[in-house]
Amino acid sequence: MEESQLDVFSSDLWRHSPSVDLFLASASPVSSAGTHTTGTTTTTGTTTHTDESVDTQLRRSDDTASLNNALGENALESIRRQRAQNKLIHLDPIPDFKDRSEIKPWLQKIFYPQGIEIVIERSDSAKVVFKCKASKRTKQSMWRKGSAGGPTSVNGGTEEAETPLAAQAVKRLQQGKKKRSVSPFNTCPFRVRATYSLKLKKWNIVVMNNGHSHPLKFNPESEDYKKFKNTLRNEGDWDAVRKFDELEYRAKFNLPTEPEPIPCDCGLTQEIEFFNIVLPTANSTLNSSSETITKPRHKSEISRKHKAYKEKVLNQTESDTRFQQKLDFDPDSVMSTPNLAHLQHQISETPVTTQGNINEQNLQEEIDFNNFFLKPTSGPTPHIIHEVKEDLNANLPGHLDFDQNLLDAFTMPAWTPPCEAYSTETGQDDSVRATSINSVTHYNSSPATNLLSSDMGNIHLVDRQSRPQPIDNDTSNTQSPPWGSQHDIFR
Amino acid sequence: MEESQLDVFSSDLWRHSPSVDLFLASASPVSSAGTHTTGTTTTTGTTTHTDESVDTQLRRSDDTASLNNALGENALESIRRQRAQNKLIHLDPIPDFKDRSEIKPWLQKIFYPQGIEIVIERSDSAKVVFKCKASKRTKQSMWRKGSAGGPTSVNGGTEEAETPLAAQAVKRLQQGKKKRSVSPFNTCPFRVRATYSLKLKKWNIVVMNNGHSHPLKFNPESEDYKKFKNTLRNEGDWDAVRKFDELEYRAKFNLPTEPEPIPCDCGLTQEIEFFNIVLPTANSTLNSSSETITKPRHKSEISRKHKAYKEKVLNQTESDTRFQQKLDFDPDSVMSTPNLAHLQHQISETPVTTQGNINEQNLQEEIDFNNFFLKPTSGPTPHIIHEVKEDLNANLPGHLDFDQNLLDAFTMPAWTPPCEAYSTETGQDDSVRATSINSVTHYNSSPATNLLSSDMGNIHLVDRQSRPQPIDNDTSNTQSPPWGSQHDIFR
DNA sequence: TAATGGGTGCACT
DNA sequence: AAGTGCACCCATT
Ligand SMILES: [Zn+2]
Ligand SMILES: [Zn+2]
Repeated sequence: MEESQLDVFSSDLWRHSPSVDLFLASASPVSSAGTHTTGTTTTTGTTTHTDESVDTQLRRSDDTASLNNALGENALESIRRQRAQNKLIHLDPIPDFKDRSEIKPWLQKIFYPQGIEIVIERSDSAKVVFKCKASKRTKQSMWRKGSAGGPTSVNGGTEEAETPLAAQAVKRLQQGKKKRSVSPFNTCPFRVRATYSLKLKKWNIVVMNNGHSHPLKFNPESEDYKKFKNTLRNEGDWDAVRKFDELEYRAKFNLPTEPEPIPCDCGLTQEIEFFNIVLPTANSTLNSSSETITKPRHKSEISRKHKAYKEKVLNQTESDTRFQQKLDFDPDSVMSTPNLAHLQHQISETPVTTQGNINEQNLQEEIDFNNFFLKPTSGPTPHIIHEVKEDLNANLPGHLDFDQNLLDAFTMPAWTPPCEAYSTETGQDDSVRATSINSVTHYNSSPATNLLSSDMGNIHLVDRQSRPQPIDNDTSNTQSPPWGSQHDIFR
Repeated sequence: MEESQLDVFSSDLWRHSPSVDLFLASASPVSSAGTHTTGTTTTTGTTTHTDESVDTQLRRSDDTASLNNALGENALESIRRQRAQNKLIHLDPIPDFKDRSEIKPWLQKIFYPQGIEIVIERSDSAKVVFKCKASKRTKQSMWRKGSAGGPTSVNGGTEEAETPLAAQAVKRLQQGKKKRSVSPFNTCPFRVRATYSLKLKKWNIVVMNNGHSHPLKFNPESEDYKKFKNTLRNEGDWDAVRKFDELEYRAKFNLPTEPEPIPCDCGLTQEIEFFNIVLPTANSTLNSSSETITKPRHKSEISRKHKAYKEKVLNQTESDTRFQQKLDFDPDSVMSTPNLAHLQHQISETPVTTQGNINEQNLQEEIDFNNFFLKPTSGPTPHIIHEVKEDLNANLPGHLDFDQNLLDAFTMPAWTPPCEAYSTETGQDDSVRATSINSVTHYNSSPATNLLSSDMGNIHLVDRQSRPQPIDNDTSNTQSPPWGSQHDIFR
């Protein structure tokens, strides 16, 4: 409702605002925002926060909430430290989710401040896959020039989510040939994958393709965000509520809200499985796909089946009715730490870099490109690192107050202009510059070029290798050219 | 459960059975089937059927059920009379659906006997769009040669749903470029669109693209079918139950079950909106898309929003608990006609060929190709016909017994070999022969060729016309070639 | 609940 | 032929 309103509004003025990133936020007043001043939360150490503005409220930050916030901080740090988009970021100390419905809110705490609105792409009892919410492009965005400016979109974007040119090409390719329709603005490779390990009876969360094909933008007007915030309130997670209040405030006044971008991490990326293939060039068919992480090659054994989720939990983010319940359940206690000890234990008993499906991590590889560049294209000997929190964490103060740190994460960006050396190497169109932590991804650095080259190549290349048997289909000689090579990256 | 079992079973034996169409059915015994003999239902006119085998059962064919069956018969007749796949078939006298959940079961009664398993593609308070259920391809189907033979699929197919070659090409194209993933076996253009007219306070149903990219097969083992049949029982629609019992019986014993195919209806098809464009040839980029009906240009006004569906009706096809309720509600009466009069009135007050969103129909055009061929490519003067029941219907006996007619529709197929003249004209691969009522669709007659030509063309063509503004995208010179033309058929 | 990837029905937006 | 959020599936290893 106000969303569409906002769409129109912002899309009209978008072009005229130099600081477009925060325009939407400033155009729409936020309830509690403005009552806080930046950095008012003074809680540190073990002191419970006695923020004056919160006193009158019914406060109850669960121990769980506190811990979750702490874990969120760690997760955020892990993500920030990541260099290449196609590395896997294993979020290790994570809350002991009792139900899969608890995962999304936790992730939202992490990703909303980064300007990323996540939605569930797929879920079942053993897995939840998150992706960026599809942007709602406006009519204007459809007709925009290739670069600069931007329409209004829900998620990442207050700018076109993709270069319309490239987007259109994608769209066309898709439409020309049947498919479950997807808007061209919905091609972001970013994924967060939560999987439940039966063995460990524990959830694992991995961030994949930590790069975006669209600008990131924190949009407090989003319906999902409002739901999320309500959820926080219903859970009595006042730390988080306050933090997001401040975030809204900052967004409203155009203050920087995003985590500090890492200087220049662009460069050639390559998956370990494809090192035996010629490194992609701009016109290589491997180009667009080699940038994103794909399915691991080997897996362990399997079987299946859980039970109906339907009868289990009601959508947590929608039940405003639970507000009362929650409050009644644990009214005042601000800092009690009953479960905390238990959760703490669980966390500490999992080694820092190894845990859970570390195997998957190794298979997918995380490549340190600083090393990689030293030995350029020299065979399959990439330096493999584990991104999973090396120095951070360590500090797990008994309870809350991690929100301060978490907030700091996106509070003071020491912005460094992104290096474009490599992006121009593979692509000549930098109109879409990912404003994510890792600046430009090659996947998007040259969307149109990549699209065209790889798409046309796919017609032949992929067909060939995915169907090894000779194509003796009567007269339909849809030849797969002799230069076919392998890249079964997708799917 | 038994589905997967069946998959394996039938896919193994598929090739060895000459009468593959019915193999699945004969491999799986059906409960009540076999007790009926073909054509036992002797009810005609106003006589209520006193079929001996039904006497012991709890019989209650609602007046509603009876009427619905009658309407189903009419609908079937309309569909059978349709000649071209890309014509719109307006199903006119249809039940006065009180809820959109009533539509699917009614359509299932019509389409299951044709070997078509429908699923909802999209729905809201004002519209329900049905499509063919995606076939479940087996591993074998993935690696099959281009023609003949077939894996096991849920829906239409006990044969490959599409030429794997073409399917793979589609898949690849899609995968190369992100999209909501769709298996290559899920490309059937067949659609049934139900829309609710606020003005008339009535649902309208239109069959679009009445042709299939896969063989049609009635599969009584399908889970959906079982649900459907349970729904029939729950509603006390014993006429339908009996009819489908017989259908299962016929399928089981390899008796013909499909409606008589229409001799040879293949040929060039074209939408009225594109007559000012050169008719597509095999290598035309317009080719693949011009075959299917697309979104109507103008709609009659439809405002929207009923109310939340969620709280409204529970999935009708799943609620076995309603069995009791229903029976208690209207236990024995076989032929009472309380609502019938009302419904009858409603129907008769709507002219035969015009009704509801006839506008949409006219815009989309229904082309009589017999006429069309007489004046070959001569401009935009196609003969427009209204397929909607011309002679049939007329008879709306106060109640039931239409099941006999409905059954007859698929009982005695006078099969005529499909003409391939035109299909070979545009495509050299006839490995995919739609066994639908209308034989081959051009869309699928030469899948691979179409795919390649149109797709590669799309890269340029579509981009150009969908974004009229000059492409001044900085360095990304993803040129759209000068031969770009228009076909914004999709979207 | 093996682990882990993907397809798809279908209502919400 | 709305696009898509989400869960119920199934597939492969
Ligand atoms: Zn993204
Ligand atoms: Zn079909």
